[in-house]
This record gives sequence, structure tokens and C-alpha cells, in this order.
Amino acid sequence: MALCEMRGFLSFLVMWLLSRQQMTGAELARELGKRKGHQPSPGTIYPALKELRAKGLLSMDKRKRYALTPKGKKELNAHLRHFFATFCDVEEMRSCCGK
Amino acid sequence: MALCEMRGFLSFLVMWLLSRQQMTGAELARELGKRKGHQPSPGTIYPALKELRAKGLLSMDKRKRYALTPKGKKELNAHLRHFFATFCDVEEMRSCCGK
DNA sequence: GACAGATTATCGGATGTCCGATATCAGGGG
DNA sequence: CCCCTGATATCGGACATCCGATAATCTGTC
Repeated sequence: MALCEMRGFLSFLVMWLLSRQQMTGAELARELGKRKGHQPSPGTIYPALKELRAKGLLSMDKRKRYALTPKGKKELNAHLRHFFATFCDVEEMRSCCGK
Repeated sequence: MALCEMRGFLSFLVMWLLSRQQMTGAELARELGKRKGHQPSPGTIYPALKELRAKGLLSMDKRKRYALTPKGKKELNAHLRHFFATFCDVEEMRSCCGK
């Protein structure tokens, strides 16, 4: 009954962050916390990573650092296109709120 | 079990669209369909509008055209700031997918 | 007024998304 | 080796989000 809490972008953000540099689960959680203002709990981040890995979108090395697979890069690219089709006027949105 | 479907932005988008010009429910649904690629059903859009109106964020005139109230504008502004805190590197994201 | 088509509205329910609690694991001192 | 701390992982469940089906209402046309 809340509405407008803007959920649903966790995996998208995770993939975006990992496309820039590989990270561990804890590093991801901290970075997400900085951005969103509320750090996702372990019960949130690890199941998400698990499923992304099960889908073949993420890989994990011995030190438990996650990275995008080639398939994951393709998927991220598709999501990015969808994102900018939806928010086609982000620049205007940004100028509208004084950053 | 899907993950990464990017839900949760319906009300945010509705408020953003209405901040630019007042629209009816059907017009909103069509515009959302163009952006997201999938038009929200009546069972989606009208309950959302109803709740936003119950919260005092939207007003409706005699022709059933919705518009943001002053409170709604404040709320949208807060959501916009949150949005850009989360997606602080949108420009880079956009250049990364060739628009 | 009577009809047809579009719009508006409601409801129940299916699914997605996330969190709290809890357990396990790895590494560094003592 | 044992404890301590932080990271990793799992599970059940709470809540949010959205849709399908259906009904009610409106608008224009005849």
C-alpha cells in the first residue's frame, strides 16, 4: 500500500556496478547503501547474486569477487536500453530537481 | 523468481509525466506503454491514480484529467533527488549502451 | 432515448521484491 | 588451537506491485 518506493532495480544496479569493476557481495552492499541511502541486508544481496549466477550472468572467482559474464554484459545492455527508453528524458528530470 | 524486471516505478513515472502536463488515465497508460514497451492495464493504472489522489498528491478536474498538487510536486522532487542519488552516473550509463 | 465504443473503476489474486533471523565460513590475533 | 569479527549464505515470510476479469460510467451518434 506504499506505492512509489522504487523497488525492483537491485539486480540492475548490481549488474551495472559489476560492469565497471568486480566486487564482493559486501562491497556491493556498501556501494548500494551509499547510493540508495539504505543498505540492502545480506538476505537481499546474496540471494540476488545467487540467482544472477544461476542465470549465467555473473561469475565468481576464488576470492568471491563477482564479475559480469559475456552473457551478463549482453543482458545489462538490453536492460540499459529499456531503462533509457522508459526514462528517455533523464536530463530534463535532473535539471528539474537541481541535481 | 524473475529478477531484474524493473518494477516499482509506475507511480514515479506517473508523477513525472503529470508534472509536465495534465493527462487522463488513458493518456497516461498510452504514454507509459510507449516508454516501457508494455502498456499497463486499467487494473494497474487506476488503482495507482486512486492511491496517489488519496495521498493528496494528485488532483482531478471534471474532465478526469489528473494533475500534481503542490504536495505532489514536493514529493516528486524528493523522489527525483533519490533517483539521481541512486543513478548518479546516468550519463555514463547512457553512453555505455549507445542510447 | 437507445445503442456502441471507449474510458474509468473495482476487486481478488499471482508474482516479484526484499528483509529479519539465523547459520556457516574464512581469516587474524592471542 | 580457539575465539572473535566480518563476510557469505539460506530460509520463510511480509509486503509491494501489478494484472485479469469484470462492472460501471461517459460520450457521441443515430
